[in-house]
Amino acid sequence: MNYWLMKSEPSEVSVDDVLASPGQQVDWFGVRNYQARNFMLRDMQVGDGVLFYHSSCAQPGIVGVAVVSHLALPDETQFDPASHYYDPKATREKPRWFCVGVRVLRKTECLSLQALRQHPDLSSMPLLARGNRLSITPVSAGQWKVIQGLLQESSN
DNA sequence: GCCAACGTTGGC
DNA sequence: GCCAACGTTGGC
Repeated sequence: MNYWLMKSEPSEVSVDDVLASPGQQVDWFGVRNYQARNFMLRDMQVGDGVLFYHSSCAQPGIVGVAVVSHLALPDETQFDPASHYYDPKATREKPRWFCVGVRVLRKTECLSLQALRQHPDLSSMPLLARGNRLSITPVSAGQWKVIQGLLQESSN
């Protein structure tokens, strides 16, 4: 069982959007970075824990707890010429991009990037590394535990 | 809107 | 395979 942090721009897909979706589930379309793709394709398993993170917004931070709900499948947007995520080099026979399913279990108070940076036990999170841009990063069991504690505190 | 950091592309 | 140019991410 592994843990992950997944970034989404709330203007595109917010945690509320996912909660309003059938099954509170979303296919994690639009990833166009090989490292993030490979996490989905090779490493993510159904049931893995996911921290749902809002990026490129007024208050970036963790806003929900989720799980991986299905293994990686071809990302349909790569085949759609009308999509922002269209990839002319991808074919149905040889898809390039994949997406796992993510089911939101609960929305939380926003645990801000600033708060995460202030916590000494989280300083080694890839999310917090200088210059990090990866939209999917691994979270250690220890980090997961610390963050669950922080999310619990802020909900009281 | 700025810009640091990083990824990708393509000429050579 | 190098690397300059360019594009993107994402916090501020």
